[in-house]
Amino acid sequence: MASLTSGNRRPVRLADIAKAAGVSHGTASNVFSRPEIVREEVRERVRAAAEAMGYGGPDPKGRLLRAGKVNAIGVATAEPLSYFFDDPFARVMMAGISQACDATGAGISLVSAANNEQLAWNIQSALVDGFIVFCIEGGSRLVELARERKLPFVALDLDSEDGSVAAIGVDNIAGAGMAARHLTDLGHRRFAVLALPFADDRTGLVSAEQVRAATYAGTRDRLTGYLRELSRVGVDTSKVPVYETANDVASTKAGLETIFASDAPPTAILAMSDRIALVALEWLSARGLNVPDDVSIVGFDGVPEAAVSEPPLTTIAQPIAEMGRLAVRAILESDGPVSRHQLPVELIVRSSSGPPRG
Amino acid sequence: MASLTSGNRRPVRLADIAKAAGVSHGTASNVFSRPEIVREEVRERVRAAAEAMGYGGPDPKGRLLRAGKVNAIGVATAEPLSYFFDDPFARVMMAGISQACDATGAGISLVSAANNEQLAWNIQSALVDGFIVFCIEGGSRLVELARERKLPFVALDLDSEDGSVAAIGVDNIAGAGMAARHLTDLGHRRFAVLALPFADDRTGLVSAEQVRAATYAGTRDRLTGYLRELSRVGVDTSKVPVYETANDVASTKAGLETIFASDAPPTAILAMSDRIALVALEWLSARGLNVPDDVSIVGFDGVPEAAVSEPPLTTIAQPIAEMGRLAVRAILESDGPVSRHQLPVELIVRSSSGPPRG
DNA sequence: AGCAAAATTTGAATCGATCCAAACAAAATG
DNA sequence: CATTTTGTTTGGATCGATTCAAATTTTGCT
Repeated sequence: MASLTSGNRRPVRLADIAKAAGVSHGTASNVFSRPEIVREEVRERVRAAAEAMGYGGPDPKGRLLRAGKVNAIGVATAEPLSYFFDDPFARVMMAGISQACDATGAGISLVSAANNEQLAWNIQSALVDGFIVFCIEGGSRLVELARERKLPFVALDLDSEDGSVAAIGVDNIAGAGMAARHLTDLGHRRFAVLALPFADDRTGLVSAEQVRAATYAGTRDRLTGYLRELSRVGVDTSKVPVYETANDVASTKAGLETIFASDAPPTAILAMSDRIALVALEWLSARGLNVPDDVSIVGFDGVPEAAVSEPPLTTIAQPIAEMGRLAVRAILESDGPVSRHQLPVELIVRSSSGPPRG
Repeated sequence: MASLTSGNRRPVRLADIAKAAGVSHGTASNVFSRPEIVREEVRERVRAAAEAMGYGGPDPKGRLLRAGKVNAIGVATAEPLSYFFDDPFARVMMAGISQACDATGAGISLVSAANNEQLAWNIQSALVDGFIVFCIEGGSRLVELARERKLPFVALDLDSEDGSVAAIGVDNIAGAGMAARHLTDLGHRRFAVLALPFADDRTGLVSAEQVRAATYAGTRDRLTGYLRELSRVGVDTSKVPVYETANDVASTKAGLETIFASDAPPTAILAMSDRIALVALEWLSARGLNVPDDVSIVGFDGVPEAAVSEPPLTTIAQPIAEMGRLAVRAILESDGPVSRHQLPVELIVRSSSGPPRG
């Protein structure tokens, strides 16, 4: 039926319908972008030609080059793409980002990749006006890549010393301090820390040197916050086991095995993420240990899942969605000097923490 | 410091560094895209110039026009952007889409909008190689918009009669039949249906005419599947209340109020989505009705949440992630004739369904 | 050195639009 | 009728790259 113009495999261009309608390409362009300035008769003629030739409207590829602005922001991470839809923290963050994008009519491009080369290429070739970078793991490399694009970008949850990158984060030291303080107030004196990565691709008990050499300043800050508070009440922090996890199930369980192999197991666990804490909750219950009677546990992040776990998790809540919103605004209104926001956190006491037995 | 070349507001182009390095732009281009074919000495000279002038690498905007392919697929919906991260069904679907995109190195662009004009524009100007369209609500308009772009696109979960659009869906009639059959087998004879939208922006009890005039064929098919099975065991289907919800909390609760205001309330509810069923579960429990003893309920979709609800939900599971993967493949390998896939569904019996009391 | 083969480099053409100053036409005004 | 004014249309320039045939330089070989 519609094969009048078919056979010609090449897609129709604006110039084609201009010729068909007997007008200049300038006029043809106007028919689509500012129809009100072209005479009705001509307008209809051009539209009819477009219809007849199966023209799908001005190709944004062409428009883009001229316009310069893509009207989309890229959200990048070193995790696979599904991270955005699976991870609770990421999802709340994305909800905030979505909101801000919706409000301004900007689109979202998800940028990510399994392997490193692909990631570099994806970032280099992403059609976006700026990047929001998720600095969970492989953060430093991501930031480097994003910086090379010379586009505005904001690092999320990064506590980089590098003042030249815009970043939005929370006061990790204060937050961690609040978590520790909550537990010491309850009377705990035997602790263990389940940490986020200090550096890439490593898990296990960490030494003081390794902490000092941490790639991830955020992890180090949380630890600092914990230990500072613990030593305030006289705990020998050199005896507190700090197990570095990869923020996943396997390494967290391994950490718990290690920690509870001790003669004097902790009565309280400081987990640097809710994800870790949630895994710990499950592991402890499977082990027959009661939370909070045998072991108290405090998470970090404040993801929705923490509110409905068994038992509900005491945690340090970050204003995750707000951070997302702020990030979008920082990109879109990227004008002034590099902006570095530090947002407040909040201790949310639920049922995973209580006084130690006896 | 780095202000040697600053002051010049205009971004650096490839041509600029070509001139600075004293080579043609052809050679400059090769330095970035096929470095192996340019003499080392020249290559370094160009790279140095790029570095010095703060060049961020070839702008994808330019490359795109020449290359033609964006290497990204657009996922469109008429809901706000946050839908992709909030809705359980969407999330599982996106996980499937992500997987397939990761495997081929394609990116994902989220296309959506609050209001209709914005949506049209967003679809018209999306930089993508094809669309995956979520036909939840406002589906017909979305499909129309996508079709106008003349790009490959696949409609998800759409049971359109229109054979000209590629679609991936499930056998709604068979699935609904399985749900109804499960309940009739348990002995139920008094039913109510909590339906998805038959048309846009309407909720309430629906009449037979309204069903016949349904915009959404999928909804109609599910109802057909339900009723066909019910009449098979002698239920007077004209007496079965069918309440059209907007697949949200408010309209579902309104539907339940209506249904349970009856003298002879149903002993079994057929819900066209797990989301509806989950809301119903909560409503019934708040009402003091026991599920499944007082009321049985069967959902549709098979979202992860349905497995952990209280009680766990009996449902008709769709291969959601698989549908997402299939959709991506259909876009990327869009060659042959319009493909229409119909995937099988599966009855998953959990604890929300049981024999009626007495 | 002389010549063919191989390795580099060049520069024009192209991708698909938008923009804008100038040209032109039609209508309004003196 | 000449002159503005207003409304349309035109075509060249531009956005920022890639590509490729042709030109040029280098290298290899006798």
